[in-house]
Amino acid sequence: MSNLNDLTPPQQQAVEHIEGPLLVLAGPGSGKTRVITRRIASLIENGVRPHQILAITFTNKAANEMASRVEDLIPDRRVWISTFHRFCARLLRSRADLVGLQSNFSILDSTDQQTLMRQILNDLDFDTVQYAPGKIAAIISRAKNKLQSAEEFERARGESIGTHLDAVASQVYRDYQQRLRTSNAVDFDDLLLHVVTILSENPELRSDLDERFRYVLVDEYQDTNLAQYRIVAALSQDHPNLCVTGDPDQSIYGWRGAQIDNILRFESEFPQARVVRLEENFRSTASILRTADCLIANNVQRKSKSLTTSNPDGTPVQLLTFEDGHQEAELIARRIRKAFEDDGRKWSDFAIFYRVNSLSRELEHALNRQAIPYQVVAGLAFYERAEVKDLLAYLRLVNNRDDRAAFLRVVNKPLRGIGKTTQSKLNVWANSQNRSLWEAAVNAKDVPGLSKRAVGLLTRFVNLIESMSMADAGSVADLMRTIIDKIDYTRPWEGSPSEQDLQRLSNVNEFLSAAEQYDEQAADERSLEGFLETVSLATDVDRFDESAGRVALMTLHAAKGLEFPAVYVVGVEEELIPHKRSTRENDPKQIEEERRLLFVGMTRAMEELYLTQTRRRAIHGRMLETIRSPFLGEMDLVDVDCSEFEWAPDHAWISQTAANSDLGDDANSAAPTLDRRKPLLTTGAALLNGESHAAEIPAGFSMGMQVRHPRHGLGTVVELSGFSKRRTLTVEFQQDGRRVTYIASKCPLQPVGSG
DNA sequence: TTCCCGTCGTTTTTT
DNA sequence: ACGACGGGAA
Repeated sequence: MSNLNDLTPPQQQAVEHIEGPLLVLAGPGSGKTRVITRRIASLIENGVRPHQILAITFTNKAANEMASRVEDLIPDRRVWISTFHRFCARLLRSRADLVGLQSNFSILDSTDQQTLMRQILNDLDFDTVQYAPGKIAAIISRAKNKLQSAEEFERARGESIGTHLDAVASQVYRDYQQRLRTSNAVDFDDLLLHVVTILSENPELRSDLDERFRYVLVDEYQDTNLAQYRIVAALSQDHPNLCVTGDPDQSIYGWRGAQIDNILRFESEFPQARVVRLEENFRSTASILRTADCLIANNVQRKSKSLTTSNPDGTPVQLLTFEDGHQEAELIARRIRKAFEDDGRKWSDFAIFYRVNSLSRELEHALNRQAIPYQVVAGLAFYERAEVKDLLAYLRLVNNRDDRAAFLRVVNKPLRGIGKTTQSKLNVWANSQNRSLWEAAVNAKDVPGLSKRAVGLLTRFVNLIESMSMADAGSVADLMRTIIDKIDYTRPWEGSPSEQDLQRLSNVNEFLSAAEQYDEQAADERSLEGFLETVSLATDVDRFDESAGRVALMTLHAAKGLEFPAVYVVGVEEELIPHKRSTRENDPKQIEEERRLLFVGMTRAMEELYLTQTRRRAIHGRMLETIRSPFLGEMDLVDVDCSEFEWAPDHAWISQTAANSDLGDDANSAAPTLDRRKPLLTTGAALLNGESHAAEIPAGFSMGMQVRHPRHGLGTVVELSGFSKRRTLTVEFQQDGRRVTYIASKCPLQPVGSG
């Protein structure tokens, strides 16, 4: 029996609980993950078989972390730890037949989804401007989250007033599901929805699974939607050993169908449930915790709890006021640089959170000017890049011929004369026959109106895909190389000096190395299907690298679950926090979610927390006076007015190096702004590093990253070690496969692209 | 088939 | 300010 002395009494209670439902209400920083992993270990020590345990999280990142911590505690036990979607995907693959799918179904990403919506809207002769595919998709997604089928949605709509948009969505919903079915494809919502259907329509299967997963744990339970609730409940009927953990105060996905009620109602749902409250915070200083607690106390819809900590008071939470967004970004960057130089802070100690992604740009510019390395969580997703999507579409088509989105993406790429006219004829035939586009292509000679030439071209395409799938022998990377080869995909860009083409080649290479990585990791279980699943369920947040040694920039939503010594929450202004959209309908629920969002952001901070606001801010290009956020009045904050700051180079708290950078270019300029001219970047940072290409230095390097050397050309980072000045990296060059090791701060290597 | 230009709509997005 | 989409010209 393991020692529980390092846990607080409530933590021990949660860890030692074995049979029956358990609700763990865990405040921020209360050691929740620790409790969950220790409890899993404790279950196993008490004789529960590992495969009877199912732990569900929302993000891959959380799942991976939990898995590795469980592995540390009790090595080599196979506990199923997975995200909701991945769990459902697995389950669905094994019983796809029950909902009319084949086990090799494709998972559509949101881009594919919208493209499909657009096509349907066009086919139904709806204006895609007035009825934006994204909006229709959102309505349908909301319906699915409420477990409404197309028919049920239609019926529910008939009973209420319903907008025009709803009426269109209802029509589209039907066709959309129809096309998904003929494509042998599902969207993210369907993964959950189909599993709910399977569980409710097949009682024996349900009870088998209930029996098999005798101990179910769900993390971040406050973010579950109706479908997820149903799945969890279905697995916990005969063996209600259901443990859910979460914090109603951190529910920030209501707009996506999450039902905060699921956690609020848990006790009435399971009257025999034991409730454990983890209210002691081990993360933040007392000042930070007190301030956040004051804010959240203004919410009505919550389980009140008292957050405590024995951490020192620390510095008070400050409210920094700036003249505008430009000054805000610039001064935050300088403050971070100063803390790095004077207080021994690491870059990775800092995080900057904002409500909307558009605020990141100004911050990025400022960090660049200060030569501060940073990473933006989100931005253009790797898997959204055109080259990656193209190759992915070929892989998907090889895996599932009926995949409509994949077919359309590659049928004429590279150009092979199968244009719009041919495609639309295939489409008409496929829709009328309820067959897939692939089947239409295979039966091209039966499709009315196709020219002899078109039939020939389609046959060639069909043969091409068939020949690709012959090459599918396990290794995904090998298959991908075959595909690239067969279509001469990279030919047009090879040897081209243009930046864009280099970028394209590097995207292809990065994707290839992702496939190689998968091959290696999945070892003998590797399969095309497995790779595609991994890819389509991957997200940007998963790519956040805590060890990258950079300042982190992300939205407040993405910040959940993370912690940083020093945090800036920018743009705490009316219309931003709370966001305009949430105040419009005057719905207190929506305002409360905004308050929770700010609460989540604030409680990420361990030692220092700064909220910032501006007097004027440019929104969509227009400079507007800001209005004070009502949330600011709910907290005790130390006011610091930074708006008088002048850009004089000798200002007291500008660091020497940063000041130099101003002298370089801007000392004489009349306008009190630092512009984005290239020379400034080079000059300022050059002084910092005594080199002429300083703009290249700030960007950190990461494993697998594509870099370019002025003489050796393109290469891949294959090894990293050491920190800051002693950071070294090894690069394998493409042209000759040679490996060279460099000191990160003194090499002429330039990262290719933004990933 | 492709490319260029004008119009429009701009939250958050675990999967 | 900026990007995405759709229509029209080449």
